[in-house]
Amino acid sequence: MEYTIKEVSEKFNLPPSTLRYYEKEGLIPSIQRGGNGHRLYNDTDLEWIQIVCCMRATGMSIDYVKRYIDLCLLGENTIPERRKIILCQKEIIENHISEYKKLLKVVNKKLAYYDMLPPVNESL
Amino acid sequence: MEYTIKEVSEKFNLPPSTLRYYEKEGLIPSIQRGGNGHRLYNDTDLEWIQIVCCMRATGMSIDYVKRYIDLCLLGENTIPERRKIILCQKEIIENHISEYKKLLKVVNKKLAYYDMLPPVNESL
DNA sequence: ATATAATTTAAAGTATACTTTAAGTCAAGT
DNA sequence: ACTTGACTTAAAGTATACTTTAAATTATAT
Repeated sequence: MEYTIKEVSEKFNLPPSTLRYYEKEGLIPSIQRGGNGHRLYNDTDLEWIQIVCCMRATGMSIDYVKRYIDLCLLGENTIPERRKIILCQKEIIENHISEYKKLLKVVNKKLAYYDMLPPVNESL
Repeated sequence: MEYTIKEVSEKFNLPPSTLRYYEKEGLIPSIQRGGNGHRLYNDTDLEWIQIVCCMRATGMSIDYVKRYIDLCLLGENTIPERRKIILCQKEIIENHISEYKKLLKVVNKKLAYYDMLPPVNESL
């Protein structure tokens, strides 16, 4: 299957400008073009984009995502290093989760406090 | 107790410039000054900073934190609105957590894939 | 055929959140 | 007395990640 930039844009909820930007920055390999010069994304491209989105969603910087992508393009020898990056990313996600759980406690405490207060007479 | 900007900076792991910036933006109420014009933070100030840090850590924008702080300064009547903000913040945190859990699955899958591969002969 | 919509590029612009700089004041140590 | 270090300010600078613009080409619909 092949997809236009707009279709991909809608699929990943990313504006076309961002897709072009990611490609320019080397986060997505160079996309094939139709006879008209328009980009034509294939299913492999979509998988790349999926990975990039996942990494970005964990807060990985563009530069760091690029480093990972570059390793992928360098072949099998880089697998141990790639594994390290993913392991490190896993830790980051786990830390995020435990940090957010802490924040949830703070927020719940705050809510409990507000709920404890007598209702405010809004008309006064 | 009173604290210098450096002490507060170390306590919250925020550079002094950021503390001044937060104050300038109205995220922290105006801090008292010693006879020399230097800031002197008290325990109430530290509590504010704690709340600001918590909100920032959940990804709340400076502007949005300011809105909450402003409501606090407006008195009791704003409690229902403040409660709404905190409730909304709670949802955001919960969404973050479930999003991160999804990402964790993706990462674990990736790791399982790497672990399945035969070890790379690094010398070749 | 012609208007509208989608794509292309490179380059400039924007938003957010700080950080750095420069120039000055103030207090403490030698 | 003088240097060092901590603090002050306003203003400019920086980093990151896009987004917008402008000018051109191509595709689609009437």
